[in-house]
Amino acid sequence: MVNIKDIARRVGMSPSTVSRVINGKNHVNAFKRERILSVIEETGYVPNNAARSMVLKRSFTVGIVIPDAFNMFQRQLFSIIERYLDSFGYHTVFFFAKFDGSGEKELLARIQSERPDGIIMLHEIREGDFYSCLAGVKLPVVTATFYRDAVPSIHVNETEAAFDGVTHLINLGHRRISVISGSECSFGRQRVEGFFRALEQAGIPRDESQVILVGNYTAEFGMYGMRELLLRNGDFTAVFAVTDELAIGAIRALEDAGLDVPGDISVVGFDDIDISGFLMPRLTTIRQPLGELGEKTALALHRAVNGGGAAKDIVLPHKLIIRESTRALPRRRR
Amino acid sequence: MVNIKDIARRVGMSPSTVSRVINGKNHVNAFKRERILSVIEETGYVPNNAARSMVLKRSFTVGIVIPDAFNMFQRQLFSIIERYLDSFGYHTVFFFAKFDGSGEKELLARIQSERPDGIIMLHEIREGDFYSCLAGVKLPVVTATFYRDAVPSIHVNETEAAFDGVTHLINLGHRRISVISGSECSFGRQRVEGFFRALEQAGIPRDESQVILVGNYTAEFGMYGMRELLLRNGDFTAVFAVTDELAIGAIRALEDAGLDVPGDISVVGFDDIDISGFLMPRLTTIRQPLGELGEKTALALHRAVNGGGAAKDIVLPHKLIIRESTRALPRRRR
DNA sequence: ATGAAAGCGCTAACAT
DNA sequence: ATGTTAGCGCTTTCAT
Repeated sequence: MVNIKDIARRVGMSPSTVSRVINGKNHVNAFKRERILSVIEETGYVPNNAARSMVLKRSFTVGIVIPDAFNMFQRQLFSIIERYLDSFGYHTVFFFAKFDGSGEKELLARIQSERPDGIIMLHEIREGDFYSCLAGVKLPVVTATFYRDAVPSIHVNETEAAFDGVTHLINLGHRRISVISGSECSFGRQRVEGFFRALEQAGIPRDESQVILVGNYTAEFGMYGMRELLLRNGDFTAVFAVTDELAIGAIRALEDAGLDVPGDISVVGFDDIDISGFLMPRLTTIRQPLGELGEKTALALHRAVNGGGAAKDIVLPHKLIIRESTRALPRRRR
Repeated sequence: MVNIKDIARRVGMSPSTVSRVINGKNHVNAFKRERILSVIEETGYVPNNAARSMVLKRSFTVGIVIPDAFNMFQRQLFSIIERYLDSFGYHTVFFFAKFDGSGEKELLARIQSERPDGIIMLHEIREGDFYSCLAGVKLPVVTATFYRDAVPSIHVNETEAAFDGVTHLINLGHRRISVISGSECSFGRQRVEGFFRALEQAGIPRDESQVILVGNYTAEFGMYGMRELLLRNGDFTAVFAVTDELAIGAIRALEDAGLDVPGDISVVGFDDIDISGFLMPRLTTIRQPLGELGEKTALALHRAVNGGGAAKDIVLPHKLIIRESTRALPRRRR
């Protein structure tokens, strides 16, 4: 591949001069600049990022840590983040983290050897070691979709959001409400917390048998969770599935059991993934402000990379989207 | 950050020796090796990839070209590809391509400046320039999910797969069948082609008014497509949606119009994305062999990078998955 | 305004 | 078995 020396030789100037025009520096004869530009064009020269980043000590790359089994919401989110990052001149490289939390050591090594300018965490890693190690090598970190002490975090108030979803159910007359969640991520725990707060506020007694914790947040596990709930024979009239995908699976299990949603059981999800509004029934859910989440995250990282401002916790507004999967409970069933 | 010289100094040896143990070379005293390893461990030294790739002229990175608005099937696929690539020692970096095909020039520049060892195309780019440019810089390319002349391609036979899906409908007694597809990608065109072949084989006359081409392959556009079809008032009894997401939207529009699936209209999708088996109704669809597709793709790239074998076209078997969204047409409606 | 030279962190001959 | 040296492609002083 053609390099900067080749260009220099072809135009009969020094590499420094070529470098200057590539980087848009001043102090170079307009005439020569034109000449260099045209040779670059005709040879198809493209700077070697590895070489450049070595001297600059900047890679213009940001790493995104994301679970290997990322869900649709995360998928949508990172597309948006990528777009903003791109507009700031960064490339994006993925660092997949095992959902079960193993392999953190390797993850850390991979990150360090790649030397991104910053890290966006879309996957929660609990070990404080992870963050302190990153801090130790002066790698700015931003977390999105969850809160982490001492680093900029962009997220909704999960607990309040869940509270709103469950309160909607309560306002509809439901009193016997179940919840299906995963246990792995803190958003799951926080949403369950919000669930309990809503019950409490309504004076509904806490009943641990109404919470089902499953292995992950997919439709498949939503189905398993609901089957389990059905087996327990608890006579709930509504379910809060902590994720839209969980909700999809839960509805499936309900209908398999001959129960209609929302006729017999109301279901509310969380995230408002892009197909939620097209499902049968259309899902009532809590929307996270995807666009804003992505924008703020990319911006926070950009600032952090440029030594900018204080690490701030940014809480974005959620929104309850009422669609067809929830319905007022008839008086006689209350 | 600590570098190889630091390590060398601390153990009182030369950088070469340190380099040798890092790279697992022989010809180094077992005793010294231990010493070096322990210092590496305690300092948390991690090699700098940029520096290493500069001298090795290998980045141990593979680029994945994927549409910025990638669908669920592509999302699932690349997770699998990434896993295999990782096991071969590669990192994965994304190169998002605009769905509308703009910005190819920039894409090419980004790829070249990043200098991956190879490229996997999950997004079809039509311009021959793109491939010849990559070939010009000796960058191995593999395409997955679509065929491209002269490069290894791993994909199903889209036309035959679509043929099978539509034939299933025909075997169920349907004669008036519509198709919803996007026009952008060749898989869309090929699936429509398979649709027509199935009709032809069954002696059903070709009717162009039964094909709807929409802007992309999402549920949203599937809904629009179906509305359009309904407006035309064609009295079809079955629909082939060229993508599961398109099918989701189509079913939505059908039900909104008071039509039941599969009671009134049968629907078959394509891809078998992970939620298809949980939807209401569970989707009849054509499954692409995701795991094999991912494995073969990663392997083909790995081989191509290592100067290996002939560029081959690999066609993988698809499979018709019959679920609930299709049903035999009652005799009286034929 | 331009060029020469040093150096980023690493590996691979080439010596020894 | 180990150290010395050169060099990967680039940017940036420092001269001029």
